[in-house]
Amino acid sequence: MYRTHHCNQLRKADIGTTAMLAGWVHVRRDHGGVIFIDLRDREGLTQVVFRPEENAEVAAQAHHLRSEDVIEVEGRISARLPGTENPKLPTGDIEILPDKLRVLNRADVLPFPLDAEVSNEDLRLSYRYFDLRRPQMTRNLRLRHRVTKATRDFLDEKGFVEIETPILSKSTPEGARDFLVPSRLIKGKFYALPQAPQQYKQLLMVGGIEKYFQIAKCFRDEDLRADRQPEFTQIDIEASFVTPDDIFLLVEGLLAALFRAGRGVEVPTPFPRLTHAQAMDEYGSDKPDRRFAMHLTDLGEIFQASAFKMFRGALDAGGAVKAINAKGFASLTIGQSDELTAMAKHYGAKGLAFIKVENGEWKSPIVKFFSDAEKEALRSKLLVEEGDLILFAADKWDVVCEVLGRLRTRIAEMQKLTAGSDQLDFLWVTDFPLMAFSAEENKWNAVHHPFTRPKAEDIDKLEAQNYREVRAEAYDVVLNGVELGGGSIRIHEPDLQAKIFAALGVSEEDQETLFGHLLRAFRLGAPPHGGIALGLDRIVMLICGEESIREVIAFPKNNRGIDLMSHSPTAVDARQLRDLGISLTGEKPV
RNA sequence: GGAGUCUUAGCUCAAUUGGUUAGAGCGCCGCCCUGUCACGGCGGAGGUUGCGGGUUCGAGCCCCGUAGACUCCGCCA
Repeated sequence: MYRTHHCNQLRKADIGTTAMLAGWVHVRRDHGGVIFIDLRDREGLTQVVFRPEENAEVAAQAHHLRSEDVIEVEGRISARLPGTENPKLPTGDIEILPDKLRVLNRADVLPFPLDAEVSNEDLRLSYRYFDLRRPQMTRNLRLRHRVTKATRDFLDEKGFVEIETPILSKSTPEGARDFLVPSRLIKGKFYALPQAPQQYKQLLMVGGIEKYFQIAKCFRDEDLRADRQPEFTQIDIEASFVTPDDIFLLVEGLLAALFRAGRGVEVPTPFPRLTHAQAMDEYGSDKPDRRFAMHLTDLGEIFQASAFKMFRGALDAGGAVKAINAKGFASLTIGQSDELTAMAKHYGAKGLAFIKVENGEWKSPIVKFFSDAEKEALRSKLLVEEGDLILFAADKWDVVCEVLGRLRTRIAEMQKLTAGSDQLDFLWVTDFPLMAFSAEENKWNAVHHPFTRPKAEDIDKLEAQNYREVRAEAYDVVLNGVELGGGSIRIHEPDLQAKIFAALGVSEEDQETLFGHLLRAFRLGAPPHGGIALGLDRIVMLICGEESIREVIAFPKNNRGIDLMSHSPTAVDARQLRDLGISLTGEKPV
């Protein structure tokens, strides 16, 4: 036995009893005579006092303790001397006076301090096992556990069954780049790690499971971001005989339960809904952050017959003129202005027209082209006031929305509009387009995935090959401008599925080799079904108030997919490659 | 693949316009210290300023290249 109590347990009532504690030396205060140690375990701190007159031998031993040594102490729980109680600690009324001290493990000089902010993430990841001792990391991981458990409890309660699906699965060309795993038994062939358990969960529906979920590890071999790791965890859900409303209700309840468990807040439900078209039109984003307004305002009516060629021309060509009003941002710096202009051009605008409202004056190179009526219309429509910055875009509708949407979020960052906010703005974005044309590949691709069901009222447009107009029974759930997850109602009819594959340019031969099992399953009594996948890492990140999912993953990889602690990936033994029938081309590993 | 920011002691940072021997706090080592809780006091060690080149009488600072980290774009059905 190492301990009888943890380090956040002993109180006044325990005075006079004996206890054993074990943990890490958090801080030592060695007065030459008396020595104080704050002993830490995951629950808290308890002060340990070594006094030479009580036990000279143990006190002598204690002089050699250093930060982060792991020790075990046994002794009497004593009241602190009157006036030396520490009200900052729950255990601040007592201390332990050990008559036994056992050093379980000594710590070398620490690579970095645990009680201070360390900005060198590289270093933290190299010593991740050490970094995890920081209270914030411990809190994040324990909170992640609460959220995961709440997921299981909630879905279990709703009758969902957790089922594991294969990690060694099959590569499909659609979607993200696969991680491949060579097969030894069948040389020259490869498994793929799942990008998502998509096909398996649909096949479970054909298998009559009706309500499935999984805390599923997913793998995508794409470039990393603050909120993207090559392996990540999804709360994967699928159900039979459901409509989108059934999924919305379930997920709203689930997310409310998770935020209750993780953050102790009540999330109002149901969540507001926006169609994809509305979201793009009003916010220029399919995952709008609505904690600030700055709506994209359509100015088509105002400039229909304008003398200003840039606006008039865009409208005559069937495009749009829109603007956002960045309230109080007329005072932006030259640098910020340059950045916004560069951004606008990067997303396809020819330039960035603006009006600064300063000292009652509209400062702008374009305002001289506006009639008085146009100015008045602008003022009332955009609620223009002193100090505002109005930014315009005139182009094709989708370019205008994209440009202003990007500017909108960047300006909000510059103005720190959401800094320190604890607001939780959940919403559904529905009616995504089913397909998007890829100019690069000169073909239509699935926006969500190829199993997504077109909306019934758009089937005729599908038949007419008017793909641009076809909307999907697909939906995303968004929180504060972050996509938490997305899903859809699936296709369960083999002929419709074949039609979609054809539209996506999947040959009949490929349909058979890649998806034959699914198409056959759809001929053996497949129930209508649909589901969703939620990014667990992102949910936990937002609950924790972190800005990177690396802060809520025990052993994450860095920007280049390297585990700095274990140094994976690594080269492998020539013999391992031979067993797999693999030979490397000339490129030397770094 | 591209863009931006950054890289000075173990950690967090400083170093005026390009100018003496690159500093501070924390940590580390030694000595002292019996009621602290960021304990305190005295002393000490610790630097190829990421690396390579260039400009200059002189470079941590300017220029070029390169490596790495992070953020973003592309990519992520």
